[in-house]
Amino acid sequence: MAGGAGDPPPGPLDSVLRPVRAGNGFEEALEQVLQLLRLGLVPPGERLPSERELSQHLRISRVTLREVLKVLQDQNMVESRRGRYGGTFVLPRTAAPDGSGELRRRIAAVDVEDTLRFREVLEAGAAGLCAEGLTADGEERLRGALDATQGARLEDYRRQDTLLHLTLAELSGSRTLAAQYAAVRATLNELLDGIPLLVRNLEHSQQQHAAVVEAVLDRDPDAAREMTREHCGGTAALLRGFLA
Amino acid sequence: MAGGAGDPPPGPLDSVLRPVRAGNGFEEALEQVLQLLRLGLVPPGERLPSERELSQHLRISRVTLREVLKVLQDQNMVESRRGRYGGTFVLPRTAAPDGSGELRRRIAAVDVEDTLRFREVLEAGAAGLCAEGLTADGEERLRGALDATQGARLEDYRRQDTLLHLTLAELSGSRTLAAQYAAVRATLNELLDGIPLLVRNLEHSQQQHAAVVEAVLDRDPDAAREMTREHCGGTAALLRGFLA
DNA sequence: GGCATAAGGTATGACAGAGAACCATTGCTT
DNA sequence: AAGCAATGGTTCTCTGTCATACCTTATGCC
Repeated sequence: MAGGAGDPPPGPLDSVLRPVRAGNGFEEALEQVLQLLRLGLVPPGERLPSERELSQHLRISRVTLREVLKVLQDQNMVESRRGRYGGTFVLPRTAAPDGSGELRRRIAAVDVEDTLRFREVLEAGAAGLCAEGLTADGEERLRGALDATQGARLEDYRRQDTLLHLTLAELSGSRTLAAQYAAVRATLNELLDGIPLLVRNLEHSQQQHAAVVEAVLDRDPDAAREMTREHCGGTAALLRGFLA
Repeated sequence: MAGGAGDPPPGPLDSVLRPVRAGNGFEEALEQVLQLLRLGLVPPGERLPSERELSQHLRISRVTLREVLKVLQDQNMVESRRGRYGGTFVLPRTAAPDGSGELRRRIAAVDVEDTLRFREVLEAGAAGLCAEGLTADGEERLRGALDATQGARLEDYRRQDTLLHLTLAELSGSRTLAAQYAAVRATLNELLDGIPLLVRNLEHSQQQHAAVVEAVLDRDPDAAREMTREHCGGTAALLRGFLA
């Protein structure tokens, strides 16, 4: 009878036995460069790191990286200029980026519920950790990021918002957490691009941002987590409403 | 003046620009199969999925997978038997697995603080999510997993403990969360293997397990998160003490 | 004007890994 | 006893990726 565990447990195994490399290998690189753009870490008009730098960071050959950039050029998302002080520059978002349908299909494949839940967990956890052990340097960065969102114009709001949350994730003291948050946030931004940006929600968001940062600065982990969960809940409700 | 953002922000970029493929590619596969063993998803004496199945799940060629298994055979961690009803079988842990030093060096490379923090965040988040939306089926699985830890003998405790937590992660409703937890838990188990298993801690652990499960079954997310954080804190303190 | 420099653009050879086919061994079934 | 089926063991070829070197273009500096 083999202890009643004859058949391999179907559930838990799948958590581990996920594909080692999601796709062509070059697709993974594409994913990461797309994150760079979606997170707004390199804003429109700015230059990406040089091909040689990028390929080193991503640990792929320059040839493969160029394949990736080629795709983005074809999508009119970046532009390459030669010569000294040239480089690969981020173009402003075109009105209809769903032209090719290539990136459109990706969204459909996203498990929205998974994304929203995972995001809330990471974000609340990060806020809690920040509130527990924030350095003086961290305080300053946090305040700076919050101020930037307060002063942001409408078209730059998403970007500043992202940067604020990314800052919190980094200050959590867990590199893994920060990296995972970056990934999930990129997905989230992609989803958010599909729904309107309402000024009312934006103002509400801003109040919540202030409350979260205040709780962190007060070194109150419970409040920080609670505020963050509320904040995430708002976004989640909005998205569920529009995508349902 | 370029908006004062002339130099690429050094912090946030690193969250995204991490290497696309960590190592030889076959190393990633080795990592995952090791997870299978460290998590106790396939207990000693049991059979791993066949080479053909495993390679498909991991999306690597069978040849590469066999390289991985070869390493594990050399480490006396698994044993292969040919013929029908043959396969690759997990061997009981040998007393001194640190003989080669190969796996020993990996531990030194682990960022313990990162692991502990990330673990707490995921675990508390998972417990909270479970408490919010648990199905009848989930209740049953959870109770089953808890019972298994209660009745476990000392040498099987780590395994049952892992399975309980893994069950919670899966019931969170976020596949990504479950996968990430599996990864971090494998690292944690590796660390835990380096310190003694104290009966006193074990009993304490059991009480906390019961409390967490009770909170989840009561649909009390706050209590579930709080209990879980306490539970994780205990392990963390223990590890920090022994490894400091 | 000419040169140095930093960036993108191109070409080539070596190798790791994928995929498929086939062999060898074992135990159950007939 | 014979055959079948499922598994590990082996070998082959072919594609994708890497590493490297070199070419081309644009800008600043002398």
